[in-house]
Amino acid sequence: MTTAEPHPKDRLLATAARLFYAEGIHAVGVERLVSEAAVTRATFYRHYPTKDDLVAAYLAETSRQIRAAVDAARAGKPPRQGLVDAMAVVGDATRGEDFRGCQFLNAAAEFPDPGHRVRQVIEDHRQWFFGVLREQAAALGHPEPDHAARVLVLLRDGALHGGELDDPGKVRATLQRAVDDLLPA
Amino acid sequence: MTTAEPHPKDRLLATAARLFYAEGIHAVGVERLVSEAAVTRATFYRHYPTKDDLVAAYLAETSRQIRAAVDAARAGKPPRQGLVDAMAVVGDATRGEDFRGCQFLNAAAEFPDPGHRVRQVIEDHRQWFFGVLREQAAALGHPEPDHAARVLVLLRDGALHGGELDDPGKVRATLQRAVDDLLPA
DNA sequence: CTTCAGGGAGAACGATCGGTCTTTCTGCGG
DNA sequence: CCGCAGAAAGACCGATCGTTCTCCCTGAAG
Repeated sequence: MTTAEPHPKDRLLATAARLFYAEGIHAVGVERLVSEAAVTRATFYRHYPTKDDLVAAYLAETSRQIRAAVDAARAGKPPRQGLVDAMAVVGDATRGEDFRGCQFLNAAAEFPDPGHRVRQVIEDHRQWFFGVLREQAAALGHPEPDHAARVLVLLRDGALHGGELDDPGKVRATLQRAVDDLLPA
Repeated sequence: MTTAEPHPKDRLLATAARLFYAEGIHAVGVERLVSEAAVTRATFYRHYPTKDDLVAAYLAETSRQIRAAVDAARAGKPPRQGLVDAMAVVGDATRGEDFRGCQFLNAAAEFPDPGHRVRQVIEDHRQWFFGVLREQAAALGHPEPDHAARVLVLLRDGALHGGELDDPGKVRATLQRAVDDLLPA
């Protein structure tokens, strides 16, 4: 399947996102990437010096999209609704046909070294999301925004994995209710 | 490092558990396994027809140990304390020096096919744990034991991943408090 | 004493890994 | 029209993948 992206670099990134997420990062070789992206090996290594660079780019792009979705979900809303809707973005992610858990948690499982570049992208994304939750919790007057944000992160991580391994519909409902119960009316 | 286990099969299993968990399953080759277990390739394949069989055995053994720990933690206790202590087993798991998240979630990230034998071991373990939580919740008179158990599973999954990627101490405290708040006094 | 299973040692299999290379072609700015 | 960057095509590198094989040795059962 040749992705519709015009530029080879974008085709590579789109193909990498699809294959890495669907099959795992170590499980997808360079040959698969270049053949499905309709790109040659030379072109691959011209844009991404190593495979790990492509992995980092894949996660960075994923983070960018999620930040946009979450920011759009909470923009211009009262704090409580903004937080609920931001968490709903997480729940909605489990709806997709090809949902296979959290890209960042899956990647972390394959990159054990905490100092690896890929892990830093993961760390960045998690800190950003935690910051969003704490900010929303503080804005709605939660007495302990830090604690609330940490619980919400636990629920997020759990929902994204349970959404793959358990019944996604139930996980979504459970997440929504847990978030609602956690916040003061 | 040659494991102390006497029988080759046990040495292989112990070595596999250590390496698979620490470095990821696809990242550890048969050569590493046999050399660190001080076993030959022939012996490897005599006991485990394929590498996937060893992976399944590793997760099955891990499940066995966790079941023993959780059952011990809740045995002969009043329902609420039993549930809290069962969940504390999860939190305590994050204490280890070499803690690297949940063996089952990590493995699921590397085995995308839901029909794979490895995924069935994972599914079994998750269903068992959910059953334990629901049973405890029902015993302590929770009005909706199913919902409570599902929330607890979310917290479990989140804690096991946050315990690796975030501050383990804070994750532990957050988990403990979230569990306490979830249950009726 | 004989038998034979189980383990040790290591060569070898085809396939694939991540990565480098040369050559040819195409399209666009000067 | 020229020049040149970027992409296509594909051979090629050493290393490692999971797996199979032969050969020899030991130790316990009959």
